[in-house]
Order: sequence, then structure tokens, then C-alpha cells
Amino acid sequence: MRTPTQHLIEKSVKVTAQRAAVLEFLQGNRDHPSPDEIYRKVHKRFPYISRATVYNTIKTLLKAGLLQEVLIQQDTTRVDPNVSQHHHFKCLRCGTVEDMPYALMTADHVRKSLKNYQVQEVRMVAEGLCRQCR
Amino acid sequence: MRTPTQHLIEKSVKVTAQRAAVLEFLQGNRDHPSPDEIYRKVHKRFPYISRATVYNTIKTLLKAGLLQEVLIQQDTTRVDPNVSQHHHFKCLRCGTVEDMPYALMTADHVRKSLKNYQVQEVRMVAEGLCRQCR
DNA sequence: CACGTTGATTAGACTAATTCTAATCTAAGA
DNA sequence: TCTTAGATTAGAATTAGTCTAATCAACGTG
Ligand SMILES: [Mn+2]
Ligand SMILES: [Mn+2]
Ligand SMILES: [Zn+2]
Ligand SMILES: [Zn+2]
Repeated sequence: MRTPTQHLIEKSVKVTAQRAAVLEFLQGNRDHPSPDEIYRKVHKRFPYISRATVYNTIKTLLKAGLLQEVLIQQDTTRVDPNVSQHHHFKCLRCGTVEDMPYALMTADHVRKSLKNYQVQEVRMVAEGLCRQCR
Repeated sequence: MRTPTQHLIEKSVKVTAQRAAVLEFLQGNRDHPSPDEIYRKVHKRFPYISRATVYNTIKTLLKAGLLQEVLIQQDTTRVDPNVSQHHHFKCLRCGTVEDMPYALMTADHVRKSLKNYQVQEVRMVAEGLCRQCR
């Protein structure tokens, strides 16, 4: 299991304590957190980090392919350390966001129906009640 | 073809010149505009309307079922006078958002694969290049 | 068809998320 | 170790959207 530092080096990203701390938090997280959630959590263990650095680091990690953005709600960005292609399910009661398999709807499937377009990606969000909430 | 005023009366929404102007603009629009785009366009013909009223009117029309929100980009809301269930295609070059048929991926399809969840809705966004841009 | 009530409109203050700025600091290659 | 390009920082600026409280107007009632 590679450490956050090893991931950064692999991607030729300059290693700093802040970046490693953000990446370490993200790698153990399945909650699709917002930048502010990341800031508050990392800030507890590393009180010197600033919000600007969290935003900067998110951009750096996005560019390096270590992170992706998920479009789940309008008011705030949520990020996802699972960079594989997949879809999402959002519980309308408790708000949790879970992963769903990409096979449910692939870009290829859309291509078959949309001949005149060049389809590169497809994202799907299902909404309803999760196992706990229904 | 019903007028904006007739639509408002049907939905028991108090008719005002501002609401009719916003609804008239929206009904002739397939661009999934943002609140600010609505404000700027309506403001040209109706210079007395305020931004607050545009936001208020959007909420009123959403509640009345004459409008829906589409989650397409993070930075701003986009609204859709097409209130039927459907999906969207966003062109990565020119930014236009077009409608896609709901049949491509329905809530029923997801239900079959997610037995433990109670799926209420499903939204899909495909991205790529449109006919003009590819 | 004037009246009165209830709800709509308004400008501008406010909030929250994000970006920018410019001074300071530091990772890492030479 | 030295150097420097790039990273970090606090706080200001920006932007989308909400709130406030004063004014206005739609429309049901008489
Ligand atoms: Mn995910
Ligand atoms: Mn649409
Ligand atoms: Zn739940
Ligand atoms: Zn295009």
C-alpha cells in the first residue's frame, strides 16, 4: 500500500506536508467530502494549514489524476479519491453519497443512441433512500 | 398555445408582470439558462425587474411545477422549462446543453440493479462534442 | 369598481463558497 | 549548502444566492 508521499512523487508533484496530509485524509475517506470538510478535518491534526492551501491542493490533485470532482449538489463541490469511472447514489434523507457501478450506464451505451454526437463521458446520479433510511 | 399568464392562473400563482415576463422568456428558451442570464435578458425588455425577483420567481415556478433545476455545472444553477423527465448532453467545446431522452436510463433500470435501495429519481449527463463542434 | 389584505417587488445588506494577492517560506536539484 | 521555482499563508476580493424591511399591487370582497 503506497503512502500519500509515494503517490505524489509518482505523479511528479512536489511533496509538502500539507499535500500529504490532505491526500492521507482523502485516501481513507468514502464520503465524497467538500473542501470545507477537508479543511476542518485536516486542520485538527495540522493546525497550520490554510483554506487556500486546501483549495490549491485539490486543484493540484485533480490535475495529477489523484482525485475527481463529483457533481452532486449545487452549493458546494464534493471530491472523490476514487478516480475510477463510476456513478453515484445520493440518499435524500441522510445525504450520504455512495458509489454505483459504471456498468449501469456507460459512454458506449449513450454512443449507440446518439450517433451525431461524440460522447466522451457519462455521469449518472440516482436519488432515493439508502438501506439505512428507507 | 397558452400564454404565460394562463399558465400562472392554472397553477394558482398570482399573476404579475415580472412573473409573466420571466415565464415568457423561459418558454421560448432551450438553453437551460442561469438566473443571471434570465435577469439580463428579461431586464432588457423590462428594466424595472430586480435580481431578487428573478430568484423569487424561479422558486415560485419550481414550486408550481413550471420549471425544473438541472445540475450541469458547479458554479451556477441552470433551469429548464422542459419539466418532463429527460437527461442532458453538455458540449465540452461550446458549452451548450441539449436534452436527451429519458429512456436511455430510467429509475426502473437502476431499481433492478440496486435492490437494497429505494430509487426515486435518476439523472444523467453525457459530455463530449455536439454536432457542430466535433 | 373602490377597498383592504395578503403577498410580491425592490435595493441593498448579508452570507457562503471560492479565488486572488502579494509577502513569506521551503522542497529539492545543482 | 545555495538557489530558486513553486508552495503556503492571511486576508481581501469576487460571485452566486439569500435576507430584510419598506413599498407596492393583485385580486377577492362588499
Ligand atoms: Mn464516488
Ligand atoms: Mn433539459
Ligand atoms: Zn440514508
Ligand atoms: Zn458544441
